Amino acid sequence: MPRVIKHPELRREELLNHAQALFLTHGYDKASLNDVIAAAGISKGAFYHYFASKEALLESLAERFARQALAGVQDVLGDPALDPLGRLNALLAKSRQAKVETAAEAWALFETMFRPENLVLFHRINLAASAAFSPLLVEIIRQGVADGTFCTFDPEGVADIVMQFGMATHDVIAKAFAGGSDADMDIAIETLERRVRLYEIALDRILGLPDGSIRIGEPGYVRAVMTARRSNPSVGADAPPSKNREPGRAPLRRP
Amino acid sequence: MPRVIKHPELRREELLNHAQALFLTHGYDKASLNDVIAAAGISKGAFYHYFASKEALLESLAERFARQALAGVQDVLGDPALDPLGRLNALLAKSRQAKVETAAEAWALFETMFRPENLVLFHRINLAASAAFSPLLVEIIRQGVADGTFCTFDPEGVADIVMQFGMATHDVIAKAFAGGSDADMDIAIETLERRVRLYEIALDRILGLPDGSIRIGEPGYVRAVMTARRSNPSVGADAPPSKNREPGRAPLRRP
DNA sequence: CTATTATACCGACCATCAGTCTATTTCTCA
DNA sequence: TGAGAAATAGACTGATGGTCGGTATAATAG
Repeated sequence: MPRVIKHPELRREELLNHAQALFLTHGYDKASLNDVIAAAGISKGAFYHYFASKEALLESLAERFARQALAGVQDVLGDPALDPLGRLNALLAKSRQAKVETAAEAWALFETMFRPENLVLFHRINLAASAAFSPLLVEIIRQGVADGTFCTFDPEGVADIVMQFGMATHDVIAKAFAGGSDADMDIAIETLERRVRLYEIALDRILGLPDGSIRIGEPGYVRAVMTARRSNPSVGADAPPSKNREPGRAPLRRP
Repeated sequence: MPRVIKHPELRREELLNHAQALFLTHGYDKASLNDVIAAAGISKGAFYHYFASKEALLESLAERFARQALAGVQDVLGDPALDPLGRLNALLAKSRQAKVETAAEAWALFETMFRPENLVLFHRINLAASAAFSPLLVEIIRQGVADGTFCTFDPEGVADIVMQFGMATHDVIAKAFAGGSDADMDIAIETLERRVRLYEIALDRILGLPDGSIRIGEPGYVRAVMTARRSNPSVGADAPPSKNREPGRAPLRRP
């Protein structure tokens, strides 16, 4: 095959992009290394020149996700006009927004990320995101406690709960997706909206605020995003990446 | 090899036991099917006579976990002498206790379950446990809301939060274990105790109860369990299950 | 401009893994 | 006793993640 040499950073970025697409659409386990290198148009040797393992590729991907998410949020912390509650709300809104928009295709993200086979991928991304966001959250909560806005004895713990709430949407949606029908989808959206409202009030109370102080996202936000994407069937209709035989299918044997 | 025929239920149970041990000590992914059947002393054919796939084995294992956990908790719901708060506390205490005692070796559970490679296993067990416990939780919370003890608009959501809190210990411990030293261990225990206190108060507030109403476990419980096990080094010193070469180690090639 | 070295890349090869298949032994019960 | 069903064995398969010796290109030195 023709040997194409590219700038290492570009190659690396390309690899990450193709890996991201494949991992999202088919899951970390099901997308094989061969699929990734085929998509990127390089050899095995080249891949292992850039990443020590498939696992390392996943790790780098998660880090990049976290980095991107963090980048879109930095300004919030620096704004001196905001009080702790304002900062917290701004951070939550941004993070919620970023969660949907980080992937180019919001619908693809929803349809593929929240499937059992993406547990590992999702967990890694959230771990990285958590590591990136937690310090910000803790700082904000600390400020709030200091000036009397919030009331809790464990800012780190509360920050973790906030991250948990963010991650929990995964299981809520995954459970609903298990059904598959449009009706199930509707229920999933309804449940998610309701759950977000609950998380808001739960956070209010955990932080000792009056109900309604925390605002993660406006009502109807999830539905708006998902129904908008729903009508665009451009994603998810692609071919399977590898010749994986389905479990249960027998390969032909010698005659 | 000698052909030993056992009662199917016994065989199945044995398979589950060996699989449980291997999955716990080495992780679902790293423990291969060959390891499992070697430990159980049967052939591939025999294994696939009992389980459709490795995945199905994991599923059965998770179901057994959930069944066992549920069994130790059934009496709580039937006790008419308890009010909703009493029931909730009893359920939480039982579940916390069960979480430690289900596995024969508590220390092994802690040391091995809370490692990255056990994410899948852990998630499956918790999914099954959640499916089993959630209805009970929802029912208790509903009762509490009905008689005015609790105050929330989304019993299912609160039940999910309770389960989340239970699962969250995983990441708390896993993060601390990443360090590895005894000092890290101490910090992990401290953090976990603190986190449990936070969860108690968080639940109080989410349910509209005065602080201190919810009691998941007595202070010092985690430390007591873990330090007791600490002095018994009988676990975890076993040989690797397969001849997995470490990543990075080169196998000898043709000369 | 040539020699040398570092870097990017190739692709055949390997061990291992989950899963399949055929064959054989044992159990069941008519 | 004999036939069919259940249980077990183990060789085999395609795919997978990973390794290795080698090659082509870029960068640098002489």
